[in-house]
Amino acid sequence: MPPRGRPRDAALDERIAAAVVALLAADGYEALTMEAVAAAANVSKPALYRRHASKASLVFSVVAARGEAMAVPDTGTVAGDLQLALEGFVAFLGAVDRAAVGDGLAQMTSDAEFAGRVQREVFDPDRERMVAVVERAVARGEVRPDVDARALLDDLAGVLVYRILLRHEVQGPAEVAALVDRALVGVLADAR
Amino acid sequence: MPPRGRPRDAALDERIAAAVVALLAADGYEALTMEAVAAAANVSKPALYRRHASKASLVFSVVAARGEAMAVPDTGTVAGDLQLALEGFVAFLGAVDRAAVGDGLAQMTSDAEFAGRVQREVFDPDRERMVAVVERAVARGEVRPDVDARALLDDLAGVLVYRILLRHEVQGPAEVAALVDRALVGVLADAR
DNA sequence: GTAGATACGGAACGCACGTAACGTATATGG
DNA sequence: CCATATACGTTACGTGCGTTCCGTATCTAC
Repeated sequence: MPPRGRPRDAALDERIAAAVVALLAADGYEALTMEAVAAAANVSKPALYRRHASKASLVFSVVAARGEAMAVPDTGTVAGDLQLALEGFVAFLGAVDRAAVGDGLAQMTSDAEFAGRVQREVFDPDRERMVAVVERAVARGEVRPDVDARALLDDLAGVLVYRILLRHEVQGPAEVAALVDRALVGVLADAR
Repeated sequence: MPPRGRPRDAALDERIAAAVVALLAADGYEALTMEAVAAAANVSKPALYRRHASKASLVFSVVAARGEAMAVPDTGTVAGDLQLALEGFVAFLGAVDRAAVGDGLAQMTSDAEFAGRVQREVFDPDRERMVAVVERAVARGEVRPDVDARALLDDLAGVLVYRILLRHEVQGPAEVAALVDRALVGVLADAR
């Protein structure tokens, strides 16, 4: 049963996405107003809000759709893989528009539905990729088989979000390495 | 050299704080508008903004000033102390107004100065109290003396913020215990 | 082909944060 | 006493998010 009524115009979605990307690149999140998006996309505001419930949701949808998947590292050791992946995460958090991310955090905190979308579309897929990395390490006997990979990875991601976004700490390779060390003790097979 | 010009009226600060507390308790952060605060406190908006640069800052200042210091646990073991402290933290994060916290996170993310205030006035003092707890454990030989207590505590706090506020996960005693376990491996003296 | 449902654009609105302009009040320093 | 600096209240404003109303357009179902 196809949906009733007049269907949405897919061309509008494309124009909206293009407008968001262009305006975001030009002047950043602060200067990105919903009216500016509507104007640049030649779209009415109601049409915009029919597709995206909030500014945070609009930007997330567009950016998440264009964002390429994370690179899955394979250095030969869990420590190396985690170091690489987390340095990429740190670089990402450091490069991103803080006003945009701040707005996103606020929305996630107070809007469980939006938070669920972010999880399903970004957090969880990336985490599963890293779960595979950990399981590889288990397979080659480097990591104890009873490891809770998802908990371990959330521990790592969570503290980096906290340190970088909330505490404004710079996390260089050394800090990441120390973090990985703390996380891997008790998980490596040889360390007992 | 006393400050030039007419001094601020301290009575206004008190009335503002009282108004924020009352309105917040009555209808929550969403319903708390700056105009409502000004009206309830019998204060003009400019007077309000002379004291507090933003709504988030206003609420933080008032709440932080009234918030009582955390209870420092002393169960006899680090694991027990951490469990108790973190369960208190979890309860706090679970009980707090999510719209208010979300706004606070956004402000912290994009405003380093505000983030610094929150750190100095809340995060760091509480962390130092827990550092003392860890150092007590070191003193009685329970914890290795080369432990980085602050890093350890930030690891714990960070992941709880991430899980509770951003992932909307319920963290019960079991989850907290598992988290404490992961953090303490490699730190306890007898575990080598 | 007609009815019902939904989309579109245009325009206006409500709301709330944060500022600005103005006159008045209260402090310090000479 | 007078100049200067800051606070206070009133009022009005600018900006931007999100909504609503309305007339028109485009689908499906019967």
